[in-house]
Amino acid sequence: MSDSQSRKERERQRRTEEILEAAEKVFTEKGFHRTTVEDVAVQAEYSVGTLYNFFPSKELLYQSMIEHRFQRLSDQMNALLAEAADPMDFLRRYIQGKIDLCYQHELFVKLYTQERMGDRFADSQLWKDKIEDLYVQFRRLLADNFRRGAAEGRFRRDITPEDMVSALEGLTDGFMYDWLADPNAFEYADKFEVMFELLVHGVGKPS
Amino acid sequence: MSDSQSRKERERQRRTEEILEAAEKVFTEKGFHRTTVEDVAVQAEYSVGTLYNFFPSKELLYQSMIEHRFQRLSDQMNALLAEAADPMDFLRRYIQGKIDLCYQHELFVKLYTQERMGDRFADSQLWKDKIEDLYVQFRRLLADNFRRGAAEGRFRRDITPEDMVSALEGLTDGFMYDWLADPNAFEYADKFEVMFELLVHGVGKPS
Amino acid sequence: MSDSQSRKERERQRRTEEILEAAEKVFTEKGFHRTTVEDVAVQAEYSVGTLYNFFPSKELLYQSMIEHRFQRLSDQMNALLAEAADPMDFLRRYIQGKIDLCYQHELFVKLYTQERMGDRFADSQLWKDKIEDLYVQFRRLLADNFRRGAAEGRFRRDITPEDMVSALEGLTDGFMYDWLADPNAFEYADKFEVMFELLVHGVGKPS
Amino acid sequence: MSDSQSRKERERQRRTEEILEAAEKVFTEKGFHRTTVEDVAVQAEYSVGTLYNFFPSKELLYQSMIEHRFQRLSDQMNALLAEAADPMDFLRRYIQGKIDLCYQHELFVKLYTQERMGDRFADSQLWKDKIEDLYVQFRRLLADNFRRGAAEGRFRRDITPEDMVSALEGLTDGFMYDWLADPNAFEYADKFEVMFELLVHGVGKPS
DNA sequence: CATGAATGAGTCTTCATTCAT
DNA sequence: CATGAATGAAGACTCATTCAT
Repeated sequence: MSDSQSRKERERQRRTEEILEAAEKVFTEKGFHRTTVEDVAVQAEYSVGTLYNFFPSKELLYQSMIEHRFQRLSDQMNALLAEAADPMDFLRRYIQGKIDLCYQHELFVKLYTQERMGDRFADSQLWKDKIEDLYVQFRRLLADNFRRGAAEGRFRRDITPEDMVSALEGLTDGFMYDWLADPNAFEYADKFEVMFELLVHGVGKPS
Repeated sequence: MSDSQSRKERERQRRTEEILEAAEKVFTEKGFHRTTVEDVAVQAEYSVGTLYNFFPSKELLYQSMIEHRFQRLSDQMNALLAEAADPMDFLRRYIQGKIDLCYQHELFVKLYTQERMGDRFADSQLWKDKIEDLYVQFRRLLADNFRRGAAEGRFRRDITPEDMVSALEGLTDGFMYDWLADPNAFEYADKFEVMFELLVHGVGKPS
Repeated sequence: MSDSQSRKERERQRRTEEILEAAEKVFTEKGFHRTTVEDVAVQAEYSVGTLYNFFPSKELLYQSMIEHRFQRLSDQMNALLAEAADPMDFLRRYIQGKIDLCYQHELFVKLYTQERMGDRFADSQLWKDKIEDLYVQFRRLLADNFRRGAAEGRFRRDITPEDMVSALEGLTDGFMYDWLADPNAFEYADKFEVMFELLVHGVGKPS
Repeated sequence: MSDSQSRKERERQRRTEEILEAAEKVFTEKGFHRTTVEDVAVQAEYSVGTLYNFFPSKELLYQSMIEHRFQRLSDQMNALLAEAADPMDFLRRYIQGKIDLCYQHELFVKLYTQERMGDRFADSQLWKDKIEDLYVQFRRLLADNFRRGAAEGRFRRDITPEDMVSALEGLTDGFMYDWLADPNAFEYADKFEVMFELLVHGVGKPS
């Protein structure tokens, strides 16, 4: 009985994820509004009705998809960072991790960026908060690393760790956007050293 | 006759701009899809039909609006930078200019950021190119400044000017996004020194 | 200016009524749920979109249609009763008026009866109240007639005028329903004398 | 074997009635269209599929439910009337029975009234006939009573028994509708004497 | 027979665009 | 050119019915 129950649950879980995968594919390719529920259904190889058995609305499907992928990427990154030897290594791992993630989930990253800016669902502050929380939590991790590094004398003390996080995120995002805007212009992966260098030492000529 | 013609032209130009202003207001507030053509018409105090006498479609109206504002901001920034005394002053002016611009056109900046990421009009590569061109042209200006500064011994020579532009843009955008995401969290204007410092010297402890 | 305004208004009024007529035709024939908005549109020879320019939803169109017809029938009946010479004449006019009305608006009468019973729009108590008010107001008129008649010694005094109204309405409705259920079984119009007799003297053998 | 067969049959009968009870509850509360098959299933504590093992469609389930309850009420009333001592007593019993029935099955009575008016299932004339037959058969019983009463000198002879039935039904229905429309306005049960009086002697002042 | 997930046809509603005045 | 009513294609969502387990 418990076995059969658990099998059903697992089955449902599997289908939920199939739908989320399909949703990610079409939503990231065409955006929320240009994607119809039927597009998702076709991609998922389920009927429209079935989608509605899993998600009560197009909007919630979309949000769930973003949450789902975000959570996974977050977990992946956390696992990577957990093994960092020291603050500098942490930084290298993060930058490299972001590069990898960007290659693997290019379209999702674009979508997420838009979503973070937009007020697509102005009435759904709850959801924005949820997503924002995940991100804030993540930045806290980065800030802690800068704080530790500063204590160890590796980073400056006249700049707050939070500002350093903004710099780190901004800088890596800047290169990322350039790459996303035209992936053929250059290889994002080749920018690893440049990003690290600029973040740590800046553009100024060392005196 | 030529006078009357010109007066007509000027009149038409005036109306075009009125409509573009109205479009900017509603599009930036509600986004492209949640804004109806009638919303724009009401805001512009013209009828729907009249809007179509000036712009052949909602999409082109939207695009024109973005171009229009982008061009103005670009002009404004160019004027500001033209008076720069030297590469470092140029950098300061740019960062401060971006801050000011962000305060004056918060919503537009958000919209533009989304638009740059999104492929809202995947079929309209022409438009994307046009906008991208304006931006590329702008980045060339920034790159030239870094090149000049490097020649003058103010900036590093082991990093390409183009990469420095990415760093500059990314770093300032990073703080900007943080502020746009929650304008009450801090004052963007207060970050001037931090951004400048981080860009020039990085997060690393000077040895 | 005032003329043109008024012409537009009249034009709009005319169209509104056209749509209401069309709505009455299809709604009374097929019922609310089996009628699609397109059915109404086709009948009205307007497009679906145009219907929505006049009425914000199928539900409100339906309700407006009922109100509209009800109001007209009410006016008609009031005009008829206004000329009554005395309470007995009033009674005769009312019964005859109801017969006529039933012949002219058979389907509407059926629909109204259903609607009075049903809670089709449970959330729209407002509307039910509005319709009920019109009817209550009408019953008051009937009650007043019985009161007057009782004072003049034509009607019993041991029964309240309100109960007499219930009897009048019930009795005429009873025959009406029988006729509506199967209009071929007999002629409703032929029942005038019987209804009047039964109402005034009852089924009991006069002693 | 015949026993086991019969047990199975009885079991099936029991379930059928359980489902009909559940159907009555939800259909009378929400109406045919606003009730989903799942609503009935939940109420009946069976699955949707099982419902379809007993009734081939929602429509037939609905019709069966009405027939089922109608038959029971009919039986109940017949039992009551069978014991009538004379035509006048019969009349009293009938009116009182209708009052009681109305209190016990208020919602069903409302539904039945609507159904009798509406052509919900215009294509299912068969069903309408079936229901109508039950009712017609019932009216015949009432007519017979009036006929007998007239022969005994209790009722008028210048009015057909059938018309008296219409009067009886209409009059009692009239008060019933008023009560159903707003059960708090008065007590239907209190109207027994008034209804009887009006039916027998009418509203006119006895001369 | 019992189950309930899957199906997809059917509806209401929106809104960009047109065009007669 | 200005107007705004008319249009109808398109899309989100529902729910009666089926069928594999």
